[in-house]
Amino acid sequence: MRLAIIKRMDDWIATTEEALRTAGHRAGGARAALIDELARRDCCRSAQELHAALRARGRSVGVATVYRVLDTLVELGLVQRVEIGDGISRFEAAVPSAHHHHVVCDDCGKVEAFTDVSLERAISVLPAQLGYDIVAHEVLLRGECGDCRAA
Amino acid sequence: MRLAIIKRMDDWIATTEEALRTAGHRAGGARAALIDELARRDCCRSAQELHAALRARGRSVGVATVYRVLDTLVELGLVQRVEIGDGISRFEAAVPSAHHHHVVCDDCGKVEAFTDVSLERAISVLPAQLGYDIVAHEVLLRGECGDCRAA
DNA sequence: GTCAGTGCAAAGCTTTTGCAGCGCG
DNA sequence: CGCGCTGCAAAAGCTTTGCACTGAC
Repeated sequence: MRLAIIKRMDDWIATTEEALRTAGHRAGGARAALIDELARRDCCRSAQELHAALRARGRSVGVATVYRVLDTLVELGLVQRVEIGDGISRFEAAVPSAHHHHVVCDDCGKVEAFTDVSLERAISVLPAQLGYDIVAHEVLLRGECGDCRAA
Repeated sequence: MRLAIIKRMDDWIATTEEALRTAGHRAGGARAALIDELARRDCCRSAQELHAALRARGRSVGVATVYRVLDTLVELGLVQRVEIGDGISRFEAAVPSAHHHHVVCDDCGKVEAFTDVSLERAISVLPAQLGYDIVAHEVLLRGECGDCRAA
């Protein structure tokens, strides 16, 4: 399974760089480093966290560049922006086969991912009903996790 | 129908003030004004918008108070915080009978509300599966609205 | 009379913008 | 060799905090 994930993220990196090229963007070291960083993360991270992670890895990138690159990737649908309600935007690679949603614990702040087929099915019929051309959707649950409830 | 809405919001105001009293909070003019303002709005508004609306109505309230009151109401589950992806928190009265979700147009920024029974049903089974005690949930769709698509 | 509620101003954070210089194509 | 990508620093919001004062109970 670990191999499958690695393969999946390599594909995402390739797809992403291809899409950027097609959209008329030039290659750049800072952007490549950020894309690589995004591919290493399993779940959403804030711009500041990504910036710090790159710095820790010895590949310092300007904060402005982190925001600019994330903006571009979100616009192209290659990265998903996630807001869990604390006023900070988080970002994660938009890998169709790894599509998921998030549940936040109000007590400890933990964020976990989950998937549900019925939920996706219910969402899939909404665009037609609303008359919108939906390109992304996000479901957020908040409550108390099992650990906090036990404590 | 208009009457039903007014009745519903009056109920929400009463429920809210009662809940605050029970939670040990004292009454206050600024808070009452903000609660009234929230009851007048049909959909989510930012703290700044609420602050400006109160000012426009001649009932000036400090910005800090707006944020503090909203925080309290969200914690008590009387107000729902909504994040549509622009980094600004929006707030709306949490009226169970008016429960809904939001769809945002990436082009014109328009925000619309919608409800869907199948969606709610799919969400209702998630808490048991996740082991969380879910107290709130939020669904956000983004895409292009009919008007923008036609243009 | 006590202490929560409130307003103002200052501070804190995340995010954006301006600008000069490097480097891809 | 032009123009986009980057970094740094400054600016721009949104939101929070500190503090003194008012007003509810």
